[in-house]
Amino acid sequence: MLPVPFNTLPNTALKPRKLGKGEILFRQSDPPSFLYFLRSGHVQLRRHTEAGEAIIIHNAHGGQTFAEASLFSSNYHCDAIACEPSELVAMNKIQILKTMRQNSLFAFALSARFATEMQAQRRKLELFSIKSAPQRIFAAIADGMLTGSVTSLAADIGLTHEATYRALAQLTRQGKLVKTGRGRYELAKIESRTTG
Amino acid sequence: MLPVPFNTLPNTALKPRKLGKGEILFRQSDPPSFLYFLRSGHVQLRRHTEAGEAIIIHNAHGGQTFAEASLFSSNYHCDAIACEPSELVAMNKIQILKTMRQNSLFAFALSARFATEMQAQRRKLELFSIKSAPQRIFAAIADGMLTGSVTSLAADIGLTHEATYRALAQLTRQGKLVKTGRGRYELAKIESRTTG
DNA sequence: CCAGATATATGACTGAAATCATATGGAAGC
DNA sequence: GCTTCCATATGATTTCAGTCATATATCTGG
Repeated sequence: MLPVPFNTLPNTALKPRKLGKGEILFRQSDPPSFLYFLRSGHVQLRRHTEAGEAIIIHNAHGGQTFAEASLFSSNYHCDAIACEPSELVAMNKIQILKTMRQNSLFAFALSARFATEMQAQRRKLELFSIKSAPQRIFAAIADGMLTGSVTSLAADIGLTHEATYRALAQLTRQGKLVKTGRGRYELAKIESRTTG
Repeated sequence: MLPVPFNTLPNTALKPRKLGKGEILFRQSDPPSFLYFLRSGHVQLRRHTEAGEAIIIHNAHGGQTFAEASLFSSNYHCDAIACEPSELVAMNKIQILKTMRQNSLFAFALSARFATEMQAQRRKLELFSIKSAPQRIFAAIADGMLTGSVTSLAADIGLTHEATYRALAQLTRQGKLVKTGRGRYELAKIESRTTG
């Protein structure tokens, strides 16, 4: 199912797509007709410098939407390439704009979605600006980001899994985290101070 | 002047505020009545763990808006504290919501603002996920982020100014950038390959 | 049940950015 | 014009995350 409020769009506005590894979803020069929900896989948004160097704008993963700004723009600002086999839903821009005009609740919910996303991204950006691995991991766990595996957390917060495991061990020794199981850590409720 | 579309709000929706260093703008427990435009200064949004550790959610600087998500929420999710003397404009949440309902152009422009902001943040997040200083700086310059001083760029992209100057020198030696003046660098138009 | 794959965990070593230090060029204020 | 302050720039040292290696635990599929 699509995330709110896209789940209320008529089926005529939606078009499923499948991409193989390396396939191009759209190019910078294409007129932007769709925004996308990525069911599964990995799509990369890229720009290129005049000298031909690729600049990665965004990495979209399963469950995420992307190219939202194309709603309000007459150009895509980047190319979109599937880095893995990917399943998507293309959502028609014109029909979304029409729905926004006709259905103020939809427009409202879309704004809410954008605002919430902005907030989450600001938090994540602040997380990435923490240089120290232990501090970054502590903040990530405080943000409730350790839901799956430690490995996936590590990838999510821009650290190697080795650095992550080490920092988790250190934070546990320091009493800032408690290890509740293999690969499971929680915030310590009461700050304890131990060297280590 | 306020950024689009807040500049179209009636004056009754706006309330200027000044905060001294360390003053609290709002607390997590406060009902969210305003979103804010920060004219100048530095406001930090923070949460606290049960053990009392502060988690920085966002650093707002001059020219930015923050607490947008409060429009759609019944709670602030963090405390807001001025880290420097700051001038703000508090924008009334109720009146903004009312304007959104009554003026679809305003609602549309607000969505557009949010979507653009999301896009910019995703780009910046991708920038921060580049570990190598030279590569990060190259991407930042390709994104047109070197408008002011090198020092402010360095702070903006999460590197020390020393690392930034060194990387700029290296990229220039490699022919990927051209130095157009003291503290001024641009992308080289044609990729040249030199060791260094 | 067994084999292979993946996640967890940690040790050793390396490399790159942070830190600390120093020097110079410009801009701003007196 | 002179002083002060900040940005630019680079050298020396340290620190810490990355990389490479190894071992074990758990999960998955045949």
